[in-house]
Amino acid sequence: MKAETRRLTRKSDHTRQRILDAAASTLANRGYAGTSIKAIADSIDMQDASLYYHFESKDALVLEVLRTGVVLSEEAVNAAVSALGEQPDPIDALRAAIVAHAEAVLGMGDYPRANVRNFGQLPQEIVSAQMSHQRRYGKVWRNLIEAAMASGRLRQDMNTRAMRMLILGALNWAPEWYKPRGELSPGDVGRQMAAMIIEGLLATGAAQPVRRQKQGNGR
Amino acid sequence: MKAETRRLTRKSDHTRQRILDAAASTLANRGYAGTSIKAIADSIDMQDASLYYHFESKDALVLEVLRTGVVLSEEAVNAAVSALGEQPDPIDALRAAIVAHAEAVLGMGDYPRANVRNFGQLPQEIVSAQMSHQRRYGKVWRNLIEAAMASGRLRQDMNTRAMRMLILGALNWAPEWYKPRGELSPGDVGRQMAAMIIEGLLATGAAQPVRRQKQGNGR
DNA sequence: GCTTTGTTCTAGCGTACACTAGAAAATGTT
DNA sequence: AACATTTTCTAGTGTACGCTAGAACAAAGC
Repeated sequence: MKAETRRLTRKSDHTRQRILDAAASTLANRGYAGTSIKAIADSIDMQDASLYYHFESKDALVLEVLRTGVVLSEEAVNAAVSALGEQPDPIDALRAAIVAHAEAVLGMGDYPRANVRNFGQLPQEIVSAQMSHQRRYGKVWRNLIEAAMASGRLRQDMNTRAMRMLILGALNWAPEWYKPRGELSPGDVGRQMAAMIIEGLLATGAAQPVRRQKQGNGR
Repeated sequence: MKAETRRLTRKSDHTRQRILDAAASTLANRGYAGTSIKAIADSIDMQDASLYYHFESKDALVLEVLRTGVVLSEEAVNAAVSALGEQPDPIDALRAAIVAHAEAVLGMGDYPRANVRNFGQLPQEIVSAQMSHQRRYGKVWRNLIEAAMASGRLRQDMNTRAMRMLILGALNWAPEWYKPRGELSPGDVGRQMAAMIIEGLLATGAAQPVRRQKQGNGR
């Protein structure tokens, strides 16, 4: 049966999910070009050809993984900010967003990581197909930072784009060095990052220690 | 003639350099697995087989590109810090290092960029062959940050590893969004980043505007 | 001019890739 | 039990990869 025709969800959605998980894992660890259909199929004890029953091409599969990655991050950030109530302090909102993004990228499994680690190395066609989601998530951050800037609480001598990129760069790099077995939970890393980014590295009287918290379970 | 035997440098070193440049470019733009010998050869109007006269394997070529990338960054940072004199203020040294690394990664061509963008997606054998250079450069930063920390000028409630990773993450992400034709030079970006990282994003009376300077020529 | 040495070429090997065709096996449904 | 549907398999296609062998061309010394 053609994948196009199949609309009523069936038991095979479970297999589909296993394929997506395996694809996210190899994408996050080996990169786009280093990810082969055969490797994905092998890791879930399947023949590579069988995979084409569930996805019409490698790129379609990859795209769904990447899309999921952005969506997960976006939802995590939105939820964290919403949890602060109707009119949150813009700096509190920014801080919450930073922690949420760090937790997504470090603790929510391979999807957000696959996204971050393949950024800039994808074939043009995939990039453009993915653009709209990427842009929407970018807008979330643009709004957060511009709100904080407009409130006068952020320094006015930097442009907001540089600020946004500083934040996302520092956080998106975290998967390169973060060790899940270490002493810091993803949330701990997020809170440390937020403190350093917002208040700076310099010692001041105002700086307060960041509490370490118990680690939640990752996806 | 075997590459091993050839020790007296010849005219072909020019070709060798062109190959390295081409390899750095495709590595920076397409990633390790997306970089083929044929694509490199094509971009300099050569047959792929001819390339093996100059390099014994793809991995040997890639390794030399990556090594060059680290060395260029390291030299730039060391030079910038040394230029401050014998006993520089540790915060000034940190600031100078940040600017130098930004300039390397954004303005010194494809080598440092190739390094940064393939980090974490390389086959294990290449990673371990590259490890020693990476470690040495890491040590430069560790020393800078620990000196600043020991001076008491940095906040004592964060660990130095998180600080180092914040800095390098923010800077290494810059190639993903920086547009060379834009209004900011690599040095401008570096100075903005340094100011935000060191002093933080919050508005304070102490924050001073960062002067924009004329852009030097890249590599 | 001839030989030696250095550099690039043509041709091809074996392997891995994304993907297809169609047979076989499960899995319902009646 | 018989049938229809869904899922996975075996077997293969064409193409691109890294790399090798050895001929062809180029440059330099004598």
